[in-house]
Amino acid sequence: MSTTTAEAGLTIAQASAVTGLSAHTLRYYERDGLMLDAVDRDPGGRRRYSPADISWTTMLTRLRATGMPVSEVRRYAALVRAGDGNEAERLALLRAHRDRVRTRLAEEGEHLAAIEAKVAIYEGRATGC
Amino acid sequence: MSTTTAEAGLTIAQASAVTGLSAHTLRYYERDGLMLDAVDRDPGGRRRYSPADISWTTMLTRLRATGMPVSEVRRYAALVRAGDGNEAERLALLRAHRDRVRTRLAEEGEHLAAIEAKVAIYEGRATGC
DNA sequence: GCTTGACTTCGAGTGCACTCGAAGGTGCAC
DNA sequence: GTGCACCTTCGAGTGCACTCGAAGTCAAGC
Repeated sequence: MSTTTAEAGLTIAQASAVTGLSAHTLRYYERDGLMLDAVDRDPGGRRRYSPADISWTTMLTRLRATGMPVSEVRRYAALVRAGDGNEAERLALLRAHRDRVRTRLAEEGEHLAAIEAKVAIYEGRATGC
Repeated sequence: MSTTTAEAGLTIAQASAVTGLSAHTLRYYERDGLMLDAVDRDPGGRRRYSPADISWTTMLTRLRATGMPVSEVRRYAALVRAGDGNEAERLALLRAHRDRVRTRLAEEGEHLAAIEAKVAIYEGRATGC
């Protein structure tokens, strides 16, 4: 855990702490093509996460946390990796996901309201439905 | 599909249509103790879903759709089945679930906002972060 | 009375996303 | 120079929630 020399990037343990993903999961994501590129290695072959890696991982986590399947994240990563020229495709992918998330959150909000009503009943402050 | 006689309850196909759950899933839920009681059967041994079954299934669906594990729904169903005297326990269970859902929806809302910002960038209307 | 189609039970199979274990390498602390 | 924590790869295992297939039953229609 030396923070000597001029910052060569985070170890997998540090990246794990920052992203909230387990080291196993970070390796799994890289292996499965979810990272933009292979993460840099130090002279000993160990992963060093650059700020760019971390910020991509943050976005990746947001996509996963909102229910985007790993396979679709992989597709999105491939588009970004391919570079300029496919922005329309990326946009379409993100818009479709956004719409799905919006819909689901709205539905879950309704379910939550029904559950809160149930809680209110059990609390004795039945609000006449 | 006879709607003759004075309504003996819905067939599994009708219950499936109403609840949005597959017939397979409805049977699975019953088998796994997620229903309050075994669903009534007609003289031929086929399931007949009563209004009470349907309304419980609706609640069950809300709990599942908001991420409550099957095992916890089973526990909740067991409490309701046991009858009066455990309202405090039911309330605690529902409150805990409600809190988890609220937290998750808030987080997902943040993720959604970040995704929307990304979409905005791709749409060319970059809003300065 | 025979076909048709939806139903029954049971147990096994599937898909997803991790999660873990084994076997071995590396480098700092003492 | 040896112990130790932490890393590496690889492939296999896990947990969850369905989902399906097989083999058989039943009621209605022709």
